[in-house]
Amino acid sequence: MSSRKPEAAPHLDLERFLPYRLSVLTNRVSNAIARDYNARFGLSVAEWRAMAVLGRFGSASATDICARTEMDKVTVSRAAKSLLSCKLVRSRTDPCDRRRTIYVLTAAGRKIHDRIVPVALSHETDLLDTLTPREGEQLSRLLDKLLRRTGANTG
Amino acid sequence: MSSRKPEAAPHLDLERFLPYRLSVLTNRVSNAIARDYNARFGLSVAEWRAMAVLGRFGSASATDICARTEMDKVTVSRAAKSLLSCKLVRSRTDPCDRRRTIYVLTAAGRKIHDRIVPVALSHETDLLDTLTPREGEQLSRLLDKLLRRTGANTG
DNA sequence: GTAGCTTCGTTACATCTGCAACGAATTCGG
DNA sequence: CCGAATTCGTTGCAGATGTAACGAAGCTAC
Repeated sequence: MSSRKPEAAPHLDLERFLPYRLSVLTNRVSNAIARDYNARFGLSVAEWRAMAVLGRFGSASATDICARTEMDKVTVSRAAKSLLSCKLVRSRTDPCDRRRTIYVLTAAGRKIHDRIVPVALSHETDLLDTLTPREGEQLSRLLDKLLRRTGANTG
Repeated sequence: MSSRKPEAAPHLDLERFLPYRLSVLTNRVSNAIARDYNARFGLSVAEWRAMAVLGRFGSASATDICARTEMDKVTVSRAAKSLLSCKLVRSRTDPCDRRRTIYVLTAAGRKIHDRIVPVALSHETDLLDTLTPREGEQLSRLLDKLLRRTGANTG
């Protein structure tokens, strides 16, 4: 009998394929959230993420926001531009390093921020409501593990 | 003492936020895979997904491919166009319903398909190698549960 | 049969996204 | 100090993606 096993039964069921399912799930969740933020606050996800960082840390440079959000610097730059034009954030040049721009929420920005946070959390809750508490913890743990592994990029 | 609890400590830690982590993980995985397919085979993920459906089911209309891949009909249309121009698929009008176009892999398409499948599976394996077998099953189960819940869209 | 609605797939347009190149500012080496 | 290399953030360009509008074909109901 041949000892040569065929390299692979060249068969792949998309519906069972993990990266595919991950992608579909994320698209559904992200789109739903993006539409909601946009409809309620006129914000993109990138803009909201930048605001979340500022809400959390008070102030941050564009580079800081990149690091905290894993967004591209171009994306951050454009989000910041848009937030400035809505007057939700204010910026000043970092006196210590004049290449840097430091962003802060304006009062209006803080207000919007505080209104979005519960909305964001409710989206998370929607997701978790599908699962038992135990499953929710599992999901969180698995995500952390996979994120740690996929490191900065490439996976 | 006030019995009025503030509606929410308006605080959100992006790094712990589930939809965010999901999004980051999926972007990493999808980008890595997209680059790989593109570098090795010159294919986009959309093109590959369409080929996967054809590889699995033999033939399919654009609408079928939409349903099987959850991709927009525009995306499918463009992927098909590109695959036609590479001669990886062939098309004919469905004689039973002349609005429909039926696609099939060409011999060349089948060959590429059979070469990609193991590559795709190895990406899945990379992901699973981070986890114990038990965790892999948990992940799969959680994804299914969440996908079922998020239904067609909106989450 | 034919008017009217629906479905299939394409194209036009707008948006988002990332890479590459750039000017400005800083840091490093001598 | 002064030139080279690096970092910060912007802009230009190309690719991907979705919505809206469309022509073509089919189906429904009279």
